Amino acid sequence: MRLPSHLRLKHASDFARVREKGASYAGKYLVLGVLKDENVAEFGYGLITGRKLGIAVKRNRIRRLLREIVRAHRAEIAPGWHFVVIGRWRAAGATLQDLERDWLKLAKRLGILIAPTAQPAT
RNA sequence: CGGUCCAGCCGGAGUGAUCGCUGGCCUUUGAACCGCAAGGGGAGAGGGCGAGAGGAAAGUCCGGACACCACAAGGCAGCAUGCCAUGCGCAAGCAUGGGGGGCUUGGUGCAAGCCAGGUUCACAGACAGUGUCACAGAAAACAAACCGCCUCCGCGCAAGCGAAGGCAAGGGUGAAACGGCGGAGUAAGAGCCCACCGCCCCGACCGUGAGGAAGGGGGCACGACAAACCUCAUGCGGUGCAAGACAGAACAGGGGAAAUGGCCCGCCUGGCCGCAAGUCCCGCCCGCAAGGGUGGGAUGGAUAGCUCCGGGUAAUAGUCGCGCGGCCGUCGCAAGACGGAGGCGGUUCGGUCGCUCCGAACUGACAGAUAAAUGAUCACAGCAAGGUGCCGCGAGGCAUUGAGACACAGAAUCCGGCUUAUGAAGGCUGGACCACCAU
RNA sequence: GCGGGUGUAGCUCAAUGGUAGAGCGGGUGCUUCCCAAGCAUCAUACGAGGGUUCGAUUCCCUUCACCCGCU
Repeated sequence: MRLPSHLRLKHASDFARVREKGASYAGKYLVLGVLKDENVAEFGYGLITGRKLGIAVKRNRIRRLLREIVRAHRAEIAPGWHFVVIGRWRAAGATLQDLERDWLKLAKRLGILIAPTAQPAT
């Protein structure tokens, strides 16, 4: 499963629109903000890793892990959504599994997955 | 001889497979759009090949390249640097060696001190000037005398008190007290005198130089701080890739200010040497007073500013504010550096420097993102805290096991330095220690 | 990326190189039948490390943290 760069949100206006008009929910490590937008064919994602997460190396690592999570679940994400993933300060010491579990919980709760509440997992 | 540990410096983090990310080249396909058509066009997608973070990429503490702005020249102000030699460098700075000072260890000496080793130093100048040196203490920078010491006189039986004079040895304070130890000398003392040492001045001679120094003179007067102001020498125009260039989009191609004037030139080298503040002096008024008001004079007049005036600039323009809109794309941006030869320009006519052209060879290098590319998973290996066993007199070592953990840290115009961070293995230097042997 | 600034008590701020203060807050005691107010008293700090100096919050260097501005 690939993850081309044209799916990324790149303009401050996109982030501002999700922030002001969309819904959001906070987990332990992440905050997920979403906005329905029927004009996009697939979806658009943005990542925010602020200074609270630490030095540049740590911020880069968190961003790469988050991108890997989005890539792994690309097929499950319903089309027509803009969403922004924001790392909270606790994410600085988290593993990929921690972040993935947190992200799935938030994504189900906000309903951007294809089969939101069908399978109760294991 | 055998073996450990510590510190500093260098070093710069294993291999493979699968999936994924960002550029480059090749290739296949090919949307919008133009065209009657042929065709043009190339967004996007697939495949292949190859490349893809550092020694500090970090902090932004210095310097340079480069870009724009300003600019006659010089001075002032401001900032930076500061022992010497050599080498490298455009510079900042770095390396090696040397000189001098501080601290410390050892030797020597009664001591003061001297010598040697180690270590460290932002190490120009305190005989240009100004300033500071709290507390304590008699006295803190030029001399002086608190407790004291001594002589003589007076009073007193005496202890002692008072007056005159001499002295600076001892005590005490302090970070620092105007040479040190010993002797001679004296009423007591004193470089007053003497030996040794220190200090100051001159200094043959030695050294490229910083500087060293035989010897002579002085009886000693000369404190510290310049990372206080400052003085001397040398250097420096300002802003920074968010520099800057191009192409677009959007909004309101909007409004305000301007000749007794607007804006710019850090200040001066133009003028009246024009004002204000501040300081000092004098008069008057108010007030119990502290003080306040006012007039005149002197200083000050720059380190804030104002004014006259000088220079520059100006109407579909320019300048300075306000408001509004945008904040996207391309370039800058990564293939450039050095050396040699020829030509031209300039020159202090030697070299160097600038520009252009031609030719040849060698070396090194070859990330270029922009909400910002290096990641994920699996397997194997390595180091190692800990556990167990064994070996060794001992410091300790070896074997095995080993869940988890795997240094500091991420390019953002580029380069050079500085500083800071840093658990791999490995290497270099220095120090300490253990065991044995010999003395 | 570039440029600038600030760190003093729990909070807000002072302080010529010479013992670190003020206000609010906190603790204890007194006062009151109790509380408030008041009075007395106590504790608490120069971001960190070096250097210069007899002596550093102050001067110099390095470092850490925080804040602001610039398309």
